[in-house]
Amino acid sequence: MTHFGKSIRTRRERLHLEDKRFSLRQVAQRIGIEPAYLSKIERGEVSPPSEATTVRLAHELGEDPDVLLALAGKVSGDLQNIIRKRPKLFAELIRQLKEAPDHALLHVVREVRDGEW
Amino acid sequence: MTHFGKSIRTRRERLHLEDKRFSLRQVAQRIGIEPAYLSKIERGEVSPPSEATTVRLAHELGEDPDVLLALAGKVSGDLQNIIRKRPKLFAELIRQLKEAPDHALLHVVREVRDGEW
DNA sequence: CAAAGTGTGTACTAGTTAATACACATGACA
DNA sequence: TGTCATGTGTATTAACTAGTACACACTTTG
Repeated sequence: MTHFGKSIRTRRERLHLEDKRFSLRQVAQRIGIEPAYLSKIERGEVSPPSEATTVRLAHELGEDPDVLLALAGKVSGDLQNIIRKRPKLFAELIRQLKEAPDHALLHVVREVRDGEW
Repeated sequence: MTHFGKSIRTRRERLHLEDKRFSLRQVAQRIGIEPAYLSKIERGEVSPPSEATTVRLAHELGEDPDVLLALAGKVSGDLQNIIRKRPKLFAELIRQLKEAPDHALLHVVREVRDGEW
């Protein structure tokens, strides 16, 4: 679908230039999947892997898990759990923030972090 | 898992008292699934149905789709799409709001609705 | 009483997810 | 030169998702 595979291949190859431990095979072994599978993932021959595997891959490559999950077309399960506990409030909030510019989101984030309610 | 089935059975039976069009069979037909399947859903014999079916059921029973999806252990795809477009910002915001009390969430919702940033 | 409507038990299934296992050709390297 | 590591092609799979199809027994209802 998107360029999930391309993105991690690029990232891995960059790391590989400076550190031979970032060969496809070695990365695959460290995150616990078959090399052939990682190869297919990177070339987009198969759909992105499960959430758990994507997160391990993100850590391995020093990427933000939420960003990589987004590229994989997913939303992290723990965020979903938070939403599921108060679906009306979160649904309304998120839909309202759909069109808001980034700086507005940041503003809200900061307000919540600093604010006392 | 949760009481998804119980919840919709209760809801449907209440509606059925006043309107015979809310028999299991007729509801199943209107939302486009087999009666036997709805029966199993209501008794929790199978896991909750797909998002699309859950949403049709919510509309049929006059329930909030987001709430029913939450009971089904899911988060609506359109909310996920919004999050996926700006994963870092939304992930941080949602995790920060995890522990916030309801009135704080409402406060933010209102601020975003009324405010100009 | 017959016809229609009700809920449910049993059996089955096409499609998807998330992978594994093995073989192979190529390149590095000591 | 041999051996080791590398990336990839092909074949296969167990578990899960999201249902359908049909038969059955019971209850209204006309």
